[in-house]
Amino acid sequence: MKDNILLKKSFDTSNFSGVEMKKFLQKKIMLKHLYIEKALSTPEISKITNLSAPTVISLLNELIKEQIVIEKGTGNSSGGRKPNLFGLNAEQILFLAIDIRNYYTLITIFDINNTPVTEIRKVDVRLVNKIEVMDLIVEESNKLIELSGINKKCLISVGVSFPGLVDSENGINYTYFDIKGGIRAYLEAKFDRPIEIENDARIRALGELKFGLAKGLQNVLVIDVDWGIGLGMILNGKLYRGNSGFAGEFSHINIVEEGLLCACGKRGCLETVASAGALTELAKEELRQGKLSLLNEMTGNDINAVNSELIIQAAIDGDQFAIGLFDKVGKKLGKGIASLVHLYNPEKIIIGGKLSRVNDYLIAPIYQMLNKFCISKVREDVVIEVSTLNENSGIIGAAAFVMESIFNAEN
Amino acid sequence: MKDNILLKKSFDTSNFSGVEMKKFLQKKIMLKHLYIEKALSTPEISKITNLSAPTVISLLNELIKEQIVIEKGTGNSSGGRKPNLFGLNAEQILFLAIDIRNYYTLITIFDINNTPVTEIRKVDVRLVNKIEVMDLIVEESNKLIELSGINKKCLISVGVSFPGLVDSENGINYTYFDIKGGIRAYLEAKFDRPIEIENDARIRALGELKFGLAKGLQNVLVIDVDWGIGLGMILNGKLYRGNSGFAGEFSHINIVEEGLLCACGKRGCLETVASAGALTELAKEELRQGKLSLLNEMTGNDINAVNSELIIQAAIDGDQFAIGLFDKVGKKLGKGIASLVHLYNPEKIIIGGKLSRVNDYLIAPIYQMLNKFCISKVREDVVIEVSTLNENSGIIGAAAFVMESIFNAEN
DNA sequence: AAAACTTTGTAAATTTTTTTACAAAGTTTT
DNA sequence: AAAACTTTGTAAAAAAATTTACAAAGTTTT
Repeated sequence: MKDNILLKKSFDTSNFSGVEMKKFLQKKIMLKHLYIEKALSTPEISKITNLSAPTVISLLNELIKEQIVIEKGTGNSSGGRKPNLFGLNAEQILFLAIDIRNYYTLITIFDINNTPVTEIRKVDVRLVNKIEVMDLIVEESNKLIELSGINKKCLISVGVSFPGLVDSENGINYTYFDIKGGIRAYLEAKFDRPIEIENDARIRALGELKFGLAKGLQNVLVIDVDWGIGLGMILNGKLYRGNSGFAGEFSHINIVEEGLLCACGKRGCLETVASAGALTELAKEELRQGKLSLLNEMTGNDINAVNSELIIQAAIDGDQFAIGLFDKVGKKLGKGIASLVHLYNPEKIIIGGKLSRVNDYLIAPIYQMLNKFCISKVREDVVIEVSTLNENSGIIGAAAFVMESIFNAEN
Repeated sequence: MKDNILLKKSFDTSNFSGVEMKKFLQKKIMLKHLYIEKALSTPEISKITNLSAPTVISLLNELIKEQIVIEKGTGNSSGGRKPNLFGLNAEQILFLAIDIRNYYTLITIFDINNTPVTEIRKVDVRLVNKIEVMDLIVEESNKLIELSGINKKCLISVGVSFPGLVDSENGINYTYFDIKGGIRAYLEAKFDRPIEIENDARIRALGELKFGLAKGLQNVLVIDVDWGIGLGMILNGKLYRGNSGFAGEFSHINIVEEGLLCACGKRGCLETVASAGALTELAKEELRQGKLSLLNEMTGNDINAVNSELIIQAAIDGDQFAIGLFDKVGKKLGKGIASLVHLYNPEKIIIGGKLSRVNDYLIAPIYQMLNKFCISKVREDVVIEVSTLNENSGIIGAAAFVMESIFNAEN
């Protein structure tokens, strides 16, 4: 597997001759399309690449000899001989995907078709800013690799998703594990593999783009409403990172003049009025004022036991008080989203995260605010949907991210 | 000039053979780089295109025969024979650029190097939503073409910049001239040429990207503070339009809860507190309250005669009252910009438009607000500068836009 | 079910492109 | 100022890619 054309770091093109470079680039393009389309026929590749059928076949034969491409049976024809299909050799090219979340971490191994080839390992570890946490995750990853029985040489890259201000290009997470040389270099040494790191909100946006409700779309905002509010952006069909990879800090834009103190140190951030934390605080406050709710029964009248999980459950069970809370939080969020709609003119906004589980109770007030605050022409352009990707969106996205970085590499 | 390779609309590639298509694409890439770099040597083109020197020379000779490329003398060498340089044949490829503004319209003809080949014609026409306005502009454009004495066949396209909700792709301005079939089709019939239309804020952003302070940068916001607040965005090195070309409606995001009524029909838009209009209203209000200012002398104590031009002049002349007004308006604007910095993580923000003429009096309060409301890591990433492009940024941008649409065309 | 039409696959001929080799035109070093 | 080195430009040889022609394998029509 060494000298695998997909391994950009170990693949040196600097002393390639003209023809070699040309072939290399042609193969890269072919592999990219084989990745996207899963299986393609010779004539299809010929059309995509503007190469003649004999050239395509000779390149494919080389890739088959290199064990990167395999035959995938025959496809359908609209009146003529059925074509042979070719695709990537899934078993030979594997990725480790790690999704580090606040209260647990998910680890699994994907093949090149983004199909998991092992169980999804859940590690119960609280995310705190200590390198020991990362060491534990590496250890658990290695255990998974051992258990899986895969050929280690086939594992060609690792993708990591975590919260924080992540500079993906330079491999630094400024919020967690901000060690000298950057966390990516640290992990590359530990795993002896190229590593790709990215912020969790952007990873989820990429997951939606590749496998979720944003598939095939160009301009989509993916908003994750949990303890914070994450924003991942697909603009012009590509993930948007900003200059240093800090774009999408929707959670900390100022919404309330001289408002509550936020975890970030500033006052009146959106997060203080429209997140799981804000929802819980609002619930406690109103319950203390004597409002009636299913929550009273659920907690045995212990107001301090109220948490976002319980509020979500109460709303789903039809509790008017809980639904009212979502209305209030949704309206605050909706006002913020109205600004996003004006700035980005997106075709779709996907809402994910814990709070989105109540579905329409959150979406309806958002729509109300869009109607109130948006220019109608721009408002009419956008659809709001609740993410259909489940808990695993993070690791799916992390794997997609590794693939992206391999197939979109200029090199 | 018919069948000019650059004329995407009249150039039909549908029945090209494999080689013809290949050559066509290779030529397009070469022309694109010749446009960007102005002049290139054979070895340089060879490196860029991954084609061998003999191939490059043979393609260049074909383009020279087609009168699209010309020799441009010899370049320098770092120790060896001096290369022949090649470039686009500027005289043969001309564009009409039209910048429609609220109180006047600018028209000129550019060559392919974005150098004007005629005077810049100023037409005093107030922009109102009547097609007669556009007819007048077309008439004036034709006069300019006649007077210039250029070969009409060399004029291959027209670029139009105007305010409004512009869907560039479909050729519609929903705010002005929203006639059946779209204003682009209307103009294409009138001029008998392919037309490109775009919103003025985005045109200016493109102007900054190609010829201004955003040159070579990837993520830049261009904010124009005039009667409204225009926002043009360069994201990932490309102009961002949004789904239907409505992105950048910064002017109408809600800033003040139940604030003043805006021209758009909504309340509390940014425009109502941070624009030339807001500045003037604020000045009048405070003067009525008896505040002292140079403006009293300038207007002979006629408060109703106060306008933004006078306030700008007073500030430049050192009037503390006027400077104070810019501080207030700048802070409102700065708070809005702080949100943009969080969302986009840009490397530069360029402020243009009338109000930017006071330079630091507007920029300083913006910086203050960024320091107050931004996460420091994101704040440190961004520089705010005042545009150096003069009044002509609109037509320069319009010409650049036409070039962009030609050289970035997939076709 | 045979005939007519489509599409894919492949070998040979043709064309295009690259490579090689070397001459031409400079620059730098000694 | 000559020698040594670099880079560009070009013709001929070699290699690669496309085109052409046709066989193979289907589908649709009659």
